[in-house]
Amino acid sequence: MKKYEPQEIEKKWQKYWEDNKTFQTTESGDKQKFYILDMFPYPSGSGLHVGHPKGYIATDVIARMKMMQGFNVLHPMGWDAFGLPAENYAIANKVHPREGTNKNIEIFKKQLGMLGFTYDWDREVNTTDSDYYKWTQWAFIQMFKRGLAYESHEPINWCPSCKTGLANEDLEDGNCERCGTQVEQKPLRQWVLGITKYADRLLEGLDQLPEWEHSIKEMQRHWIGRKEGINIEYDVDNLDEKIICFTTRPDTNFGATFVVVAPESEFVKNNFDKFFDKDEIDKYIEEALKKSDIDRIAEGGQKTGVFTGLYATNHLTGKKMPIYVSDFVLANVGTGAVVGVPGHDLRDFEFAVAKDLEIIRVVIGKDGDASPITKLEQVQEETGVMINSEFLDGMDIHEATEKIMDHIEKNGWGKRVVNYKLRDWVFSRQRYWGEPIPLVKCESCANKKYNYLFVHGYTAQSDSVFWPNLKEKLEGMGNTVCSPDLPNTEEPNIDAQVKYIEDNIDFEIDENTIIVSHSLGGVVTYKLLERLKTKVSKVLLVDPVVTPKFPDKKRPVVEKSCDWNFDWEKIKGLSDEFVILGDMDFGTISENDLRNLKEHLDAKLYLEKPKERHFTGEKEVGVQNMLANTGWFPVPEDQLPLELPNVENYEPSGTGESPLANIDEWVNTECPKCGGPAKRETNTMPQWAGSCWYYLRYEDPHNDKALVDREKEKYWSPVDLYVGGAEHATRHLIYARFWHKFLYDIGVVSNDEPFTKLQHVGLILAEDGRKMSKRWDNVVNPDDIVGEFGADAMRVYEMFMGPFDQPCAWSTKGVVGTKRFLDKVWKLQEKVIEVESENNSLTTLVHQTIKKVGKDIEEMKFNTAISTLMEFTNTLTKEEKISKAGYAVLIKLISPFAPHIAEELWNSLGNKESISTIKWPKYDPELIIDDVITVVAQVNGKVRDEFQVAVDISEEEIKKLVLDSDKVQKWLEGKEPKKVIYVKGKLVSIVV
RNA sequence: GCCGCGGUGGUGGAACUGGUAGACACGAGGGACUUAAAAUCCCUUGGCCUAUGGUCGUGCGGGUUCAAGUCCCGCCCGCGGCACCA
Repeated sequence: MKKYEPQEIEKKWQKYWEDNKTFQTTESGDKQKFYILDMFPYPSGSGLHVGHPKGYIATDVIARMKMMQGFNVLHPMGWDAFGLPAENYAIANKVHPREGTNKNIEIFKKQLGMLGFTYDWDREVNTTDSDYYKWTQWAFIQMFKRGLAYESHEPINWCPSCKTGLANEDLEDGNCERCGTQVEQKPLRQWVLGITKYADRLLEGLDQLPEWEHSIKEMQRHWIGRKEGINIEYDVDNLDEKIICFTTRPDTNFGATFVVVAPESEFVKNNFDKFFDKDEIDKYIEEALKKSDIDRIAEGGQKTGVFTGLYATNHLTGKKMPIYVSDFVLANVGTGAVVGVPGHDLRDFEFAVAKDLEIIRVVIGKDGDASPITKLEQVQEETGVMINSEFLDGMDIHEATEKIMDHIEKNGWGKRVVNYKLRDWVFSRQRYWGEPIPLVKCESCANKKYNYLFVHGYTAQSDSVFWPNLKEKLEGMGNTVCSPDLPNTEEPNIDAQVKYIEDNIDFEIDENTIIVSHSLGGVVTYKLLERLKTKVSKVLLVDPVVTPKFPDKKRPVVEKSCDWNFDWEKIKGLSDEFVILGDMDFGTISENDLRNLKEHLDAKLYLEKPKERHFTGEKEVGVQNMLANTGWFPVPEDQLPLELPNVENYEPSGTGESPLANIDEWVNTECPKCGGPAKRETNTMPQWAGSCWYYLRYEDPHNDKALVDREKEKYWSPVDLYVGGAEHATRHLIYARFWHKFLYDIGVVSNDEPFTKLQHVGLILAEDGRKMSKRWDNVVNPDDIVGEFGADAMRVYEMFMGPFDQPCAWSTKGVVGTKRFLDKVWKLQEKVIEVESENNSLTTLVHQTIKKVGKDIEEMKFNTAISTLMEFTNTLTKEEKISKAGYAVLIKLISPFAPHIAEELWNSLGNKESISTIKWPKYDPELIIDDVITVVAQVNGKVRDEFQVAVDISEEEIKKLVLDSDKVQKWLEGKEPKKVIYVKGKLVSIVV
């Protein structure tokens, strides 16, 4: 027998798999699919350490088992390669970030290759390839078109060292997550993604994910931070403006004694001249704004603030509540103003003590005093005055809260609202190495005013349900809006309605006109256009009627409203831009009608889920967004990808402009709308952009017509198992779910959630218990481990070291142990003889092992799967001779963990095919039952004897056996047993 | 402060829906082979005691049960997340 030389056989089999394309994946109808995904790495300059591959090994083990079980497995790998380190390296060394990135990818790929993974490298993706980011840009444009990507000038987190704006998710304790520098609040022009519009769906979706880890779902719930409460409006003495305070505890409002506003709040800005001591307040605000959030928190409970001289009135008690400015109130939380209830809130209490304000505890709840108990309760009792809360007395908190909210709303003092901790996603970075944001700004288009003609639908009236909010908005921006009240809405006559419009419109319909029509107004619009001579600028058809065939079979009179013959060719010529916005539930207008109309008019069709069915809500965001005229236009889709240009200097400017702003010939371009001069957006996307949808690209990596082919997407999605670090719980995993839901809404993907099962991998720590890091000089390089013990030993060790999801310290000694195990397995080949069946006891063990190993891998309990294999191996080692069949089972079961040695041993047994193509062994449920079992005898709960008995022994027999035993008799001490309990196949418990 | 997870030998860790606590492995000790070492193989390995037996023992204190690492109540400690969030 040859010696086990892992380095030799591992290279051999890796080459075999590559040459034979063993792991190439294709869509195949006859097998069930299984999509197993790793979080793709950022290819850093320092290469892999021994901790990185743990998750990849786990997915590879499962992938290999699933392949053998007959699944069509997709197990891909790629590179999340945009980001700061490559850019910083580029700045320091004056090379293109592309060069460093490619070099790092090469190193990573080589290191991963050493470990024998089943990746199909034909499906490799790289977020920095323009073929890839073309679709990142495309998805962004779809969001932009639906108003989900918008421009903002709000103050955001700014890292002075990285010189870029950051999202809330990019902070760690108020510091830049990348470099640790304390962030500042800085007003900056930026692009923001409206993730908060998806907050509720992101929250509710978690309930549909039973196979996600509890802890990660909890983290996401907290991050989204949904809070139901009420905005209470208080009158302020000598002021026209009301002050609005958000609270989740209006039930304590009888105890409200003051109001506090944030220094940077709108209220302060608007009413500063009415304040009492302006100098002092001005000084306080200046000081407060200088402090970072960290400074504020560091001061802890030390409350400071200044009185504005103004008073608000508590509706419930008539009490005059002084209004203060204090930095413990944050402008971007709630309404930026807080009503102080010092009897029931610790912060309010501290403020009241600091400013010597009145403290009242109210009577609610079962004990008449159920509000939060604080450390300062004692003090409160001493200083506080108890009052009752009238109609709330005796109710529990929940009931009282509902009652008081009803009361406040009924009196018009406020409105229920939902607030989220989640903020919209700050999506622009003032850096070079990222996807260019594919937008163009045209100043002359931005300044253009239009004449809007609104054409409402069946039974509607222009001044009732027909988007009054939109009319106001457009007029506010300097446009003209004409919204004629069409006659005979109950029994409409389209021709008469067209005539009515022509007679009553107060402007000429020409190239400055935008027609917006809803429902049956669409039909009126087609007829109106048929009669026109000049083109209009744009026609927006919102869930328009096309034929009188309604999926809900309502509106019979509509059929008689016109002849339903349209000259589509003519109509099409009367505007260069037709846009259809459809309700994707197709409750009123059928999908067929909408798609036909799109064809007739060569229109753009957008499908959405509106707030109310058929877009009948007062504020239809989708409609509003389609009409917003900001002068920003997306780069036309046929011009994508918008490639990242080369620059001389990658250095961020620090002014809020990216290095791209210096390339005049790139920045200056043509307006896609009017053809005039325009400028490109120069910000780039954050590193997290590319990872929001990469798992879809693996399904169809080379498609240049679509982000992903619909059929391939339907075949592979959703991801069955997703494995990666828990640090992505509130960033990548929220972002990706958000993008996925959006892509679902626009019909790109077929499921609402991307990942069916999510499992986080526990970190591998260094031998000293700290994180592996260059800084501590405790990094273990996989190349060394593979060189000394082989990839198989390392794979087995990482799966054996402990529960998969738990952090665990590395131990090179432990690898010695798994190498010994593989040596034993290797040596067993000497004992193999050509017989078909085992002796009885071994057969049972074989089947038990098959069952246990398969189940454990399925449940990701790799450590116990391996210990089971070790026990099996140890038993075989003690045998004189072992059967070929039994040994084959061992090799098959080991092959997911140690694929190289398995291939080699499989091959030396005389097999020609790769073991990965062989069927996973099946166990026989009849054969896993032992003939002989051990039954334990307990006296008063203590084990006193044990018996080897036949498995089918009857209860009477075993009880007799136990009671007759000398040892048991000794412990009974002659007493009569009170009770004898038999647990089948386990024990007999005697109570004396 | 709030939320979540965890605490078992010298170490990493096993233990199904309550049923023999410590599987498997590392380390340690002893032995075999060897001139010697490495490698390999065998034995021992939770504590204590009067040792073929007994007794204690799964962070601490109570409880439920014939029986608790596992369930309940009250604490302590560690890790992770969130945090002047109204």
